[in-house]
Amino acid sequence: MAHNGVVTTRKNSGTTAAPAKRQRATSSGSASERRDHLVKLAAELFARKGFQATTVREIADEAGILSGSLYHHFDSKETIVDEVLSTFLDDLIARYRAALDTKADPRTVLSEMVRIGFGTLEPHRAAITVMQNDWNYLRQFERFNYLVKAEDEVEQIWVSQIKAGQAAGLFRADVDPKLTYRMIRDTIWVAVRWFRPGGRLNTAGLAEHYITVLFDGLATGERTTQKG
Amino acid sequence: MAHNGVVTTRKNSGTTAAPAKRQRATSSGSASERRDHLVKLAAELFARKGFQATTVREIADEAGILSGSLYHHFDSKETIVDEVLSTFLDDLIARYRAALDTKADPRTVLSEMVRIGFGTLEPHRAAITVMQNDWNYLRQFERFNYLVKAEDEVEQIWVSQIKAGQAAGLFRADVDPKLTYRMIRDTIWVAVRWFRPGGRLNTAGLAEHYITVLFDGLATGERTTQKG
DNA sequence: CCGATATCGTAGCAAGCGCTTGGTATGTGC
DNA sequence: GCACATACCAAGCGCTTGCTACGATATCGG
Repeated sequence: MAHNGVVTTRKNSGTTAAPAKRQRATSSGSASERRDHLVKLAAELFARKGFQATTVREIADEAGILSGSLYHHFDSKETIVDEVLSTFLDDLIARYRAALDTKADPRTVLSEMVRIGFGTLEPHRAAITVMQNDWNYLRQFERFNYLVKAEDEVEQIWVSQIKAGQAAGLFRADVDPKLTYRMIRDTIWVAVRWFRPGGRLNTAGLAEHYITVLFDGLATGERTTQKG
Repeated sequence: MAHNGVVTTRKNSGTTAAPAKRQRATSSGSASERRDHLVKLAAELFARKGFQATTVREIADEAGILSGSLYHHFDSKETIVDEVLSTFLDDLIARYRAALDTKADPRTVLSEMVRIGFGTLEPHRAAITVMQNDWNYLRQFERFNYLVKAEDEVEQIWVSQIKAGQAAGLFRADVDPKLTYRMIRDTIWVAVRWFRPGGRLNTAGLAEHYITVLFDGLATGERTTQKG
C-alpha cells in the first residue's frame, strides 16, 4: 500500500524504445549509460510537470524501478536536474564560442547565434523548459550558482557583438545593447513553450523569420525612427 | 510541535505597512478588504518561490495568522492563485479592448498594445510572474481552463491587427502573423524576469525601445530583406 | 564456478503538506 | 444585552514527500 505495484501499473511509455517489461538492465556499453537514460526520463518529467511537482516515485515509475533504487545512481533529486541543466549549458556555450571564433562581422555572428539558439530548441527542449520554469526556484540553492555564472558569460558574448555592430555602424546606436540582448534571448528561449516539431515551421525557419524582423523590422518602406 | 509559534517567529516583513504584531483585524472598510490583502501577500510569495513551493503556512505566517485561519477566507490554495490571475487577466483584456475601440490604424493600435503590455509589468508583476512560471502546472486543472480561453482571445486581438496592417501595406507580408504575435507577446511578458523598477528605464521606456526595434529593426540603412 | 560490481526490491522513517474541526475572542445590529 | 457574524487559534488528520537501510539478484572477468 505504501506504493502501488510497479510491475502491474507500469505504463510502458511509448517514447524511446523502452524496456517494455521490467528486466534488469544489462550492463551494456559505458558505465553510466543507464544513468544517462534515467536523466533523460527525468528531464522529460521535469519539463512536463515542473521540477517540484515531479516526484522521485514518478521518475522511478517511468524507468520501471522503485524510487529507492534511484538513489543508487543519484545522490538526490537535485543532482538529476543539475545534470540536465549543466549538459545543456555546456553544449550551448561551446556553440557560441565556435560562432565567435569565425571572426565574421557582428551581423553575421549575431545571426548565427540566433540560429544556434533556435537550434537548441529541439535537442534540449526539456532542459530549456526546466530552465525557464524552475529557474527562480533552483536559483535559491547554492549548488546552482553556476547557472548565474553561465548566464553572465552568455550575456557578455551577446552584448559585445551588439556593441561591435554599433561601433561599425551596422546597428542603430540608439538602442541599449544589454536590453536588446535580453529581448533577443527571451524571444528565443520562450519559444519552447509553444514550439512543437512538425508544425508549419522548423527551428531553422523560426530563426530566419526572427532574424528578418530583428534586423529589418516589421514595417515597410523607409525606417521612420532612424536616429543613429 | 505540529507548528512552531507563529507569534514569536513572525518576521514582520517590511513591505506594506504591515500589522507589526498580531492584532485581530478590525472590520474596517469593505467586507473583503482583508481578503484582498491576503491575496496580495500570497501573490508575492507565489511569484518569489513558485506556486507549489509556497506553503499555506508561509502565506499565513506572512499575514501573521495560522495556516488554518486562511481557510476562513479561501476554499483552497488554488482559489488564492485563481484570484491573482483572473484579476490580472480581466484588467489586461479590458485595456486591449479600449485600444481596439480607438479604431486607429494597425501600427498605432499595435504600438499602444505594446505599451499596455509593458504597462502591466509593474502593477501586475506578481501575477505575470506566476503566469509565466506556473502556467504549465496550473493548466492541468479544470478550474483554470479560463486561462486558455483568455489567452485565445488575446491572440485573436493581436493577430487581427497584424493582418490588418499587412493588408494595408504597413507591415511586411512575408512574416507569419501568429508567429509574430507570439514573439511579441513573449518578449513583453518575459521581461518580468529581469525588470526591476528604478533601473535605467521605466516600463514606458522599455515599450518605446521595443517598438522602435520591432517596427524598424536593429540594422541601419536600407532594409536588406524586403520582400513584401 | 567465484567473487566483484552494478543494479534493483522491500520496507519504512521523519518531515512536511493541504486542509478540517471545534472552540474562542471581538465586534455589530436590534 | 443578546443573537449573530467575523476572524482567528489550537490541534491534528490523512497523506505524500525525499530519502535511507539492507538484502537480493544479475552479469562478467578470471
